[in-house]
Amino acid sequence: MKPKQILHEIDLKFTPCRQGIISTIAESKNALSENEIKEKLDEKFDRTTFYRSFKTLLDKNIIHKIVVDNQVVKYALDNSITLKVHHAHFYCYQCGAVKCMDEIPVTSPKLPDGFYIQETEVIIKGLCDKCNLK
Amino acid sequence: MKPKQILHEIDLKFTPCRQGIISTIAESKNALSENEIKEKLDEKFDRTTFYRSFKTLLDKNIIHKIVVDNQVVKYALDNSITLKVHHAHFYCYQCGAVKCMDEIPVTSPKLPDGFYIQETEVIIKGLCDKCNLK
DNA sequence: CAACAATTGCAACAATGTTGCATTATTTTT
DNA sequence: AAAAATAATGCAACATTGTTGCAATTGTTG
Repeated sequence: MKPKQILHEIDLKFTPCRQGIISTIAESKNALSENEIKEKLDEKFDRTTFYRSFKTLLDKNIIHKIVVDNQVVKYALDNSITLKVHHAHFYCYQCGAVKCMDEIPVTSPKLPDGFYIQETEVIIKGLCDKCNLK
Repeated sequence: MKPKQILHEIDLKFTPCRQGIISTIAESKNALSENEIKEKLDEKFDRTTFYRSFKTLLDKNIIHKIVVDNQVVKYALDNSITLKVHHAHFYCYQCGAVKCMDEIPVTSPKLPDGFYIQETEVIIKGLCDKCNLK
């Protein structure tokens, strides 16, 4: 689905920043940071605009946010898989790439009585295929 | 083991900030943030001092750091369990508590060929027993 | 207790998160 | 097709965490 359609369906205005974010992320294999997206866009946007665009798209479940440790914040498109089941994320220590591991479903373990689980997040850290084989 | 012994064993000076961090964390059931620790200490320390103390203690594997999303950074003591196997962390959306789930061992899933796994992090989010039963 | 090495506090700066407000752009209505 | 309604943008400002350099201070050892 194209950015314009996506935005229309969820009652959001079709603005250049949103459009840029969606199409940049859609084209990328890995999750991207604000700066990585910024670099790939021709048009310049204020930091606040990015911030609010991300927030809106997150709220509407168009994208999801992955935070590794802190200071590493990346965004990826949601899709039928990521919406249905939680999935793991991989973080490469060397190149900093963050990849959604759609093929790895995440199941929540049993917790002690009384705990209510809403979400389970799995972040696998190490070396990605490219960095590992160098 | 007492803070002084711990610090001695790893060739660190016995300073009030390190001592305070270790004993505050040791007394707490949950992982604590810098501010939570700060509040519980009588003596005041500069932010930089906390920062460097945490760093040193992290390096020496006395404590470990848990980051939930961002902006939520907590510290917990390492112990024989946490050092041997990775363990899951629980984050309560309501009270913000972070708890080490020592009883839940974390195993890394199989990744595609070429990926090298160094660490697997599991964060379970929801309501803790106290908040859930209210 | 003197001497050395390590730690501390301060100043300064970077990155991300966050809000209010006036301006501008998109969408809807006439 | 232009005006009105609605929402997004850019800017300024500030909070929090992370980070480094440097001079002053403290802990440790002989």
